[in-house]
Amino acid sequence: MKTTGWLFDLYPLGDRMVLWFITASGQRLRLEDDFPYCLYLGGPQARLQPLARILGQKGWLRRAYLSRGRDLWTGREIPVVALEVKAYGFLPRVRQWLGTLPAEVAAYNCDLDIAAAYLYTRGYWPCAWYELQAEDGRLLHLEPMEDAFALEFSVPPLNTLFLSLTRDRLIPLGAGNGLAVGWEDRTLELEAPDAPGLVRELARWLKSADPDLVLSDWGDDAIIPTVWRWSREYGAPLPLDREANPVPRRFSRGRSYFSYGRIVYQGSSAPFAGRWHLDRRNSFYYRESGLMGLIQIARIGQMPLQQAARSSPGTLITSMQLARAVADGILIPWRKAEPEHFKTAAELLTIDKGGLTFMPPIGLHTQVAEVDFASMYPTIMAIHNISPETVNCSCCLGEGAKGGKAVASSQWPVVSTSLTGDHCLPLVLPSIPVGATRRVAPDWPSSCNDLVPEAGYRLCHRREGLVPRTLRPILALREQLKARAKELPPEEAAPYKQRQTALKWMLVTCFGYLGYKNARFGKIEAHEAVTAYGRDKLLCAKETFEAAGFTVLHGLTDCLWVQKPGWDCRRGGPACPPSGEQTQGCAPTRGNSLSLTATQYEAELEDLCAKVFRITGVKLALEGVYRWIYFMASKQDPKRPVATRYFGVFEDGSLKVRGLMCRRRDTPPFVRRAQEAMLAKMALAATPRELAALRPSLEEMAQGFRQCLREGGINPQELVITRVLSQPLADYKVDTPTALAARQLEAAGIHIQPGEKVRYVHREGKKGPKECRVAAAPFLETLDGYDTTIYLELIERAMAEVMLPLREY
DNA sequence: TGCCAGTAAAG
DNA sequence: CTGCCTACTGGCA
Repeated sequence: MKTTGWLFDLYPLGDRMVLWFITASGQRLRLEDDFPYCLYLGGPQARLQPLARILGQKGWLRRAYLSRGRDLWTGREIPVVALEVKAYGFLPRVRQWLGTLPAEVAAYNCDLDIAAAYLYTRGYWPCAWYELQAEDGRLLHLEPMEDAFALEFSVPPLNTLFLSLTRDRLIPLGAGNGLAVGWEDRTLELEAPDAPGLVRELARWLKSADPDLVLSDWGDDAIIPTVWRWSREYGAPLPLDREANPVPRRFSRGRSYFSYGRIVYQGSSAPFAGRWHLDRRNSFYYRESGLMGLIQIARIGQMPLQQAARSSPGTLITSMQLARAVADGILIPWRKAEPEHFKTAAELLTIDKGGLTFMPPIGLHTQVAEVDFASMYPTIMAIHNISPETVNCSCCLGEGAKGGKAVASSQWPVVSTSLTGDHCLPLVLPSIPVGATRRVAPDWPSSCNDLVPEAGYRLCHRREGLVPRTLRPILALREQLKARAKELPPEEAAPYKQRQTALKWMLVTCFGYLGYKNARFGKIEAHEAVTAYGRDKLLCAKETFEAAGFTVLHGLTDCLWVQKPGWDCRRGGPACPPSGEQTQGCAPTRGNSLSLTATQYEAELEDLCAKVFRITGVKLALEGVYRWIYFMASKQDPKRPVATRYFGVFEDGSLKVRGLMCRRRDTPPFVRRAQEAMLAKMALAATPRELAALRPSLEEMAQGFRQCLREGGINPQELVITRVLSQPLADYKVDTPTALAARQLEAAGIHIQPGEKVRYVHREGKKGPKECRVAAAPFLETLDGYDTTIYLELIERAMAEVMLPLREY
């Protein structure tokens, strides 16, 4: 049988993979494909043969044979023994045994996810169209009809069943909470007298609808584990899977883990076999980028979609790197091999600095433009060939600087950290086959490309690293998606935006992962190299703008706020407000710059952006010109500016707000909306004078909000504060509202894990008994009132923040 | 007033 | 796939 099909779902079963296709004619097709899991052993030849024999005798192997693979760190081909495991069920035992091997024997490719390993080695990816050939339910041949990184792709229509709870997810199903299903624009609560009845009702829906996609809210953590337990307890069959054979279903507990210095909670997962279950509330990527974003990352990450949905960006980018490695014949180390090189305290001070910041002048400013580097860190990794194995690589050792010190040699001069001159053109490495030895062309301006600024690390010029090879196609596709979204009308642009957003998160995380001690493809020196180049490039941008007569007001990692006094903003009013604090940014205009029009201003900015791009190799884009922008002072020391709190209005009337209360997730909705309403009003002002003129009406608005709070009668939901439990409840030393609320839930039998959200309303003053201070959601129905004082304080603070620019005129 | 614990933002 | 750095608040000595 020959047909075309869309690879929908796949999972391991016994010793083979099961693949589900949706064919062009709409058929749901289940096929099996024989796939032995293969891992490798490297080390002294004499050791390997006997080891393979021992494994063979244990009956865990299908076969073992000599092979070759490439070492990640050296790029050299090495001999290995390939071991094909008889059935997937033996893998845990094999891994355990491998862990007992002496250090001279290295195990490779032994901890990959089975479905992912299948996709990597076969060169397939999910959610794509294939020409396929099959017989008796066995896959004979599969030929992709499109590219994984294609700009356009099509998705067959998916039968979708919605599943949700009728009340708060913390209320257990069956104990006051109901189950609702949605199908074809209708939603109804399932009526059943008892648990087995509910299971039968749900089973009936699954059977009759036979959905491809079950889209749920809290399905992973709350709904599916419960209904599945009932199904087993009462012997009521529940066809969650399309797979007819028994599929192991274990509901792992959710995990709490750290990411970017903050704790996050990933709930347990409940995937189905042969159809998709997506829990919207338990999927980072669904939340951030919707179904199209998910499909995008499943494709390029070569990971089954249900897994991709529940993965962190870190897992996804790692999967892409693994796929790249397998495609390039690189052996995947089991545990991270390279320790961080020793650094002196002085070196740490100069190197490990992160992003560069220029502090803004406090107060209101006009004629300010913001320029941002696009995907700065990933682009740096791509164009400078930064990868764990390319920083201070052994293959180029002796050709330049040594071991992290900028040692000058006749061949590789140390360059100044300033990039303003034209001595350093950006260089995009040609795609070098990994491992291929390639001599550097003599005309490469290699000095700055191979020596990391400040740190002086060497970068490989023989091999293109795994990370750049992985990033390059993502960067290219994201660029295309962004461009496509821009040229389309909004309603058609949405899928491209979603896909673009999904890629953004992979790119961002890729940088973070370079710095993680335990990341498989991490190396702290590579991380430092990226930030060092980043500082260099931001500095270059600053100097370029200053050389053109601009003042740089503010800078943050990859953004710059610049100003050229004198542009007449054609709305009257002085070019800049007369305020003592700001004379630095608003020096008296000299010469003829008053004749500058807005268009000329933008054109000049674009010109300079293009120039910075030519020098640095990273695209600098004009984010916009502000009608006005306000940089906030520290609350602790009003004379000191803070880098991350500002707000302003662009020429097109749109707002940009950072760091204010309305941006915080622990601000109650009522306060957030109040502040947003004030800001929306302020966005109408084109000049500081107009802004000042808004004062009476803004005061009136603020008064209205206060009044509203005093009168009471606000929906408690509007006053809910959402916070993340930062540690196990028992570890709390202070009775913060968060801890008090979590304890109330604990008392009601609801256990909150670190990283999970806690929601509460302030109920009684801070001095009252601790048990009464807050009321935890979802138990707000009985709430008799709220602490007016606390909420008035919050609203006061929110109002004060946005009223600051009015005091300037 | 200074210090600590707890929490969150922007990049 | 596992602990940036800085700002801010609230409570306590």
